[in-house]
Amino acid sequence: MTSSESGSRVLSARQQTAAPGAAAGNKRDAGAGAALGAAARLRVAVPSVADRVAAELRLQLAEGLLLPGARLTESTIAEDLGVSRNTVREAFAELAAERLVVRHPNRGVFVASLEPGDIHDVYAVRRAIEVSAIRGGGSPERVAAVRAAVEEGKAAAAADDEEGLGNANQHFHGAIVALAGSRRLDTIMAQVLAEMRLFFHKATLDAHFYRGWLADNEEICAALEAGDPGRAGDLLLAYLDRSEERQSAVHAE
Amino acid sequence: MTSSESGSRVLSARQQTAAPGAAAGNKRDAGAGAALGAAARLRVAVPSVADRVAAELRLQLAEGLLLPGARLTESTIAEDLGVSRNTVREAFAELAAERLVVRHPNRGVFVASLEPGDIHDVYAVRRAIEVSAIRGGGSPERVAAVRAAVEEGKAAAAADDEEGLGNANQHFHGAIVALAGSRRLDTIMAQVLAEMRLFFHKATLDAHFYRGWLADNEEICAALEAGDPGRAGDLLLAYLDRSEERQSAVHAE
DNA sequence: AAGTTCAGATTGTTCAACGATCCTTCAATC
DNA sequence: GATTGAAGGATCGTTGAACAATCTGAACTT
Repeated sequence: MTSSESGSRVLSARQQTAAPGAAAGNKRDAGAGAALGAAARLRVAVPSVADRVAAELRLQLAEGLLLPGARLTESTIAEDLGVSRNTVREAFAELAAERLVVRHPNRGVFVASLEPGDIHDVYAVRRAIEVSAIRGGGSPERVAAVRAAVEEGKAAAAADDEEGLGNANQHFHGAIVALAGSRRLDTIMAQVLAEMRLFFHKATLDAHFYRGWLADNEEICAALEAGDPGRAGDLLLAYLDRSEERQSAVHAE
Repeated sequence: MTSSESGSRVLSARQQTAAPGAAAGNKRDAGAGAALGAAARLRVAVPSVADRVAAELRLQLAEGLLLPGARLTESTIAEDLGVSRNTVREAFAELAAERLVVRHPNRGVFVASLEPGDIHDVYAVRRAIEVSAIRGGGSPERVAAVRAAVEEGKAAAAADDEEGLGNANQHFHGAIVALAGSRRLDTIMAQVLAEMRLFFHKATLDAHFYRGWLADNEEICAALEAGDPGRAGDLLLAYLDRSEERQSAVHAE
């Protein structure tokens, strides 16, 4: 079946950016070492097929359609998505670099599954990055982004939207890292959050714990707004310690 | 190109940099559908061809044979190394995930080159990770590893070995991050160090600056051994600030 | 000299194939 | 009956070739 019409047309739209008049007169990069702007690269960023495959798999991983330990067969995914095996393979390389899947030579790729030390490991990264970012303070608009995430969480709580609560919490911590204004820290944090989303997807925590998050976030944000990043950092550190303990307990059962 | 002789034996058994992940004693995979043997992970893994290609390129990048901005043509490398284009492509994906090369759609891959904000960005990551790790103290044997790196630097200084000095300094900072005992932090640090090695390879700093490093490292290590990680963290932070300033100045010219 | 067209080169993607490796099944042996 | 060992099948790793899409550079026109 050469996928005349495959049931799941996941890769549908070919997003062709026409880029009308915006083609700026870029200069020649004149050999090696020229700072050919990545800015220009960001404008015409057309995601390759492999990138779209990776994005699709990432989505399925985040939504819990693919559980940890599940096997991903190259040929199956290639057929399902209507792309070639080589392309799927490239997407796998991308996901493996993000630790979302692991490759077993000659056996295949599997959705990453949590090992005993991983919880502490992930929290070690979060402690390092988040606390460092929050202690540096941040511009008013970035603090405002943190505030926005807090309010998003409150709204989700009022609406009893459990998924919205989880998202809001991730936005909150993402906004904290964004305080530092570092692209690299942002991507590291995004990867860690993706890992956590994968691992703890169905680790349904009770509502009581969610309320705890909300109060913590509010207090941290308040300290930040009050111009006391040191205190905000201490609060955040305490929160992360508690959160790790909680997750360890939930996962140890 | 730099390869004068184009023998297909280029892929020799070089140093393999893969982190095998020595986590043992895992119990059962909670809720996973497929049985995922941990024993398979402990098996001696022969690096794939793509991994060897990536390792070879990484080596050439670290040694400065490939300068930032240089273009890497798929077909050329495939021929030089005696592998197929697809394999080279997979190696590129690996290196791109490590930020050592950048892909320009339909134009090719280029050795990553430093942009204005990148220096601050890299140092933001280092500040977060290194300071967090050193503030947590560390087991005696890990502190001993830091000490060993300090002594390695002294020995290189005594021998006027400039390259050895640089290596020792990287070992020193790597050992500091290793204090935290986190696999993820270690790999992040390794990537950052690889980036710096790439960017600042020919930024030959004068001997005076090297001496400054040595004194700093000694002082930081001493504070650590004296059981005062807080002070060690402050010293390290000050050092990183100075180092960033220095690198910015060198690169701004 | 400036703008347009066109051919060449390189990438992106697909396809088909082969050997290598692993898992499973099943028979043979002790 | 349990362990060993040999097919059998499935999947991966890698290759080589092919084609379309895109970019580059130079010739050509105005």
